[in-house]
Amino acid sequence: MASRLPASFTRFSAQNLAILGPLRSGAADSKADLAKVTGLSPSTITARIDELIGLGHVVEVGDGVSRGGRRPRTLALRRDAGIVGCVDLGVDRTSIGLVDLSGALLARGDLDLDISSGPDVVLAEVWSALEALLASDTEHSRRLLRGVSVGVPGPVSSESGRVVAPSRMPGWNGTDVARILGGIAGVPILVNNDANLMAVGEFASGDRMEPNQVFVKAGSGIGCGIIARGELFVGSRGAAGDISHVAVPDAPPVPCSCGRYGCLDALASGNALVRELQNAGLEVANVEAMIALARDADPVATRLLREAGSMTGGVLASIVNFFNPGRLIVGGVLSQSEVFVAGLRSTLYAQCLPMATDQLTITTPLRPGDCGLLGAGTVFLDRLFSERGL
Amino acid sequence: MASRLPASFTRFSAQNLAILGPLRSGAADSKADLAKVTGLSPSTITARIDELIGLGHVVEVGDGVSRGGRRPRTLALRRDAGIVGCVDLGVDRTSIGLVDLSGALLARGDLDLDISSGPDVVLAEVWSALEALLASDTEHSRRLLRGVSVGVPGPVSSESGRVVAPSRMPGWNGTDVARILGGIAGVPILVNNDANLMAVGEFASGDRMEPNQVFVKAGSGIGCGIIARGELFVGSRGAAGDISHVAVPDAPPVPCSCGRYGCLDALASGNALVRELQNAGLEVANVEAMIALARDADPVATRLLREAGSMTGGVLASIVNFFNPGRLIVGGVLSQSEVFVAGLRSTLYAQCLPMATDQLTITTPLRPGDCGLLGAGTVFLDRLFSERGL
DNA sequence: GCGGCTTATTCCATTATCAAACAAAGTTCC
DNA sequence: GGAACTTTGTTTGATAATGGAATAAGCCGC
Repeated sequence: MASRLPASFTRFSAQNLAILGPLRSGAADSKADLAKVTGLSPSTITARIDELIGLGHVVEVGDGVSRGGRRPRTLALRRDAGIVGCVDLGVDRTSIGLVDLSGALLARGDLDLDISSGPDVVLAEVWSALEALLASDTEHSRRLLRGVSVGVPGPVSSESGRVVAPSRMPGWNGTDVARILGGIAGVPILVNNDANLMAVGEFASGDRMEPNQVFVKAGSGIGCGIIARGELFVGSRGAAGDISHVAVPDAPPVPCSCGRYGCLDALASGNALVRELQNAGLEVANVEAMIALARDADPVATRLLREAGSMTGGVLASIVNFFNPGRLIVGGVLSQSEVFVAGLRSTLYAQCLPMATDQLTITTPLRPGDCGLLGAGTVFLDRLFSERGL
Repeated sequence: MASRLPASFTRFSAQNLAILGPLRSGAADSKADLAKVTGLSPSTITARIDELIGLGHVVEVGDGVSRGGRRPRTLALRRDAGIVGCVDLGVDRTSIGLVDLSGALLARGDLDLDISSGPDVVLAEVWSALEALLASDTEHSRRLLRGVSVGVPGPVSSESGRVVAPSRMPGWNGTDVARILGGIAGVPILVNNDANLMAVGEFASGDRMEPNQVFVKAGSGIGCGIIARGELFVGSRGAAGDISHVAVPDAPPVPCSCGRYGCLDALASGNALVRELQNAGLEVANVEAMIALARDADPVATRLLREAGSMTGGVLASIVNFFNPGRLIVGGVLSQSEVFVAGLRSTLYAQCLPMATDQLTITTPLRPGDCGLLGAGTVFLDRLFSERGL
C-alpha cells in the first residue's frame, strides 16, 4: 500500500515551481490549463509533468469534465507526500494541527498550556502533543513530517527569528523557538507572530483576489497581520502589525504596561476588558465568559465591548486611510461578540475617507478557530515550494 | 555626430531585463559583474550584451579599475537614447524637469501656475513649458521624448488613472490627466500622486538598502508615499498614504473640509497654519513666509510649527508601529522648518514602541526640491524597463 | 619577465523549448 | 449512427538558449 515517497524536496527549479504554483493554488489542474496559465507550450508541460510525476510530487487523480472536447486528466500535488505540524501558541491555550501538502487541515487539537511556564516546558509539551496527534492515525503517521510551523503571541524578529520583547510571554524574551523545538523534533521549524499567520491563513482560504488585506486579531491582546500585494508583510524588523501600543484617539488616560497612557492594548484588549469588569464587581474568569455575559444582555459587559470595538475601529480607521486595504478581517475571540464588531464597524466608517472605504469589505474569518493553524501551514508550504526551499 | 537611436523600446524580454535591471540600478557595470549578479554564464552574458549593444540600448563606456587582474570594460545604459519629461504639479507652483534614461535630472524649471485654473489651461501651459525646456538645449532636443510622468497633489485611482476627489484641486475631480496631456503631447503619460512620487524619488536616489520606507510630504497639505519591499505601494484603490484626514490624538476639534473634526490636514497642514497665523493678526502670504517668521524667532509661528510637527509625529507614530518602516523621510515645505521636524521627531519617539524605532532612521530628503521630479522620472523608467513596457 | 589573478570570448555539447503534426476522447447536431 | 468540430494530450524534429571548458587578453606583484 505504502507508495514510495520522494526522498526529499531538496529544492525545486524555477520552471518546476512555475508549474507547482498553479497546481498548488488551484489556478490550474490539467496540462492544458497549465499551458495557458504558465504560457509554456503543451509539449513542455508534458515533459515537466512527467518529471514531477517521476519524482513523486504530482499525481494524476482522474478525469475532469469535458468542455466540448476530450476531457482533461486532472493533476494534483501528492498531498500525502508529507505532513506539516502547525502550532498556534496562545497565552493560556495552544492549538496544534496537521496539514497535508495542499494545506488542508487533517487533524487538530487544543492544549491548556500556560505560556508563562516558559519555553522549555511549553515546547516540550507541544512536541509530545504533536507526536500523539501524528500517532493517532496511521494515515498521518505514515507520512513524512516535513517540519513544524509555529505562531507566537508576540513580536518575532525577522533577522534572528527570536521572540523580542513579548508583553504577554513572560520568560520568553530572546527565545529562539526554532532552535529549541528543532532540537527536540529534529525537523525544520518556522516561527512567526500569530496575527501574521492568521492573516495568511485567512488570505489563503478566503478571498485571494484581493491582494491587500489587514487581519486584526482582537483577543486577550490586540495585533494585526498585513497582506500586501498577496504576500505577508512584516516590515523592516518583523514588527509590522503591532498596534498594541498605538494611541487611541480621545481615550481616557489608562496606564499601559509599556509605560504610557491610552494605548489600544490597555483600553480595548480582552485582558483590559476582563480586568475592568472585575473592577466593576462582576465575576468573569476570561474573555469568553465576558462575551457570554454580553450575549445575556449584561449592560456593563455590552457597553465595554461596544466601546472596545469603537476604539479599535478608531485606530483601524487611521490604518485603513494609510494602507488602503481591500479587505479587513476582524478575528480573535472578541470578534465573536457582535456588539464589538458593530462598534468597530461604525467608528471605522465614521472616521474613514469614503475613498478608502467604498470598496472595503469588513468581515469576520471564514474559519475563526482554524485560521491561525491554516496560516502556519500555508507559510510553511509557501517556503517549502519556494526557490529558497527548506 | 548623431548616432542612430533605437527605433523604439517596444518591450524587453525577461532575460534582457535581468541584465538591464542591474545595469540600471548600478548593481553591476561589467560582464563579469553581471554574470555574478544574474547567475548566468559568462558566455550568455556576452551574447545578451552584444544583442543589447546592437539594439542601441547599452554602450561600453571605458575601462574600470583592476582588482588584481584584467580590468573590466564598464557597461552602461545609453542614457541619451531618450529623454523623459517630469512634472510635479503643485497648488500654486509647478516644477518641470527632464531626465535621461538613467534617471538623472538634466534640466528643471518652475512655473507659477494656479492649479484652480483647471486641467486644460494648466496642462497646456505645462506642455509648452516642457517644450521650451526641451528646445533650450540641442543635447536635449536631439533626444527622443519617451513620455511624460506627472505628479498631482491629490489621489489618483489605480484603476482608471483619474484624479479622484482632490481637495486641493478644484475643477479636477475625475480628470484623466493622461488622456488630456497625451492628446496634446502625443507621447505616453503616467500620472501618480505627488507624495508617492517623492517617496520613489527619495528611495531611488537615497538608501536603496532599506526596502520599507515612508515619505511624508508636509506642505500646504499633508500626504505620504509608501515604499514596501522596494516598490511603491498604492493600496487597493490607489489611495494608500492619504493621511490628510486621519484623526490627531488629543487634538482640538477644528472643523475640516471633509466634514469631520480634528483631521491632520485641518490642524497641521501648511494651509491650516497660515490661516491660523492670519487669524492671529500676522500678515503671512504663504508657508514659506511663515517658516521665515519662525526662523526670526516669532513666538506664534514657532509655537504653531512645533505643534504641527508634534501632531504629525503623533499620527506617524501609529503608522510606524503598524508598518515598521526602516526609514522615514520628512519632506515638503514644512520640513525646511527645524522646529517642525524637531516637534515631529520628539512626539514620534515618545509614542512609538522601542522595537519600532530602534532601527528607524528619520531624515529630510537628500534633494528636497527635486525628489518629486526624480520620482516621476524613476516611475516612468521603471515602467519603460518592465515586462509590461509602455 | 614570469606566475597569478580577473576579465572576456570562442567553441562545442547539452538542454529546454516550441511549432506542427498527430492521436485520443468527447460533444454537437443532423 | 456518423460527420464535423472541440478540447486535450503526445510525438517528433528543428531551433535557440544556455553552460562548461578551453583560450585569450590584460593587469598586478615580485
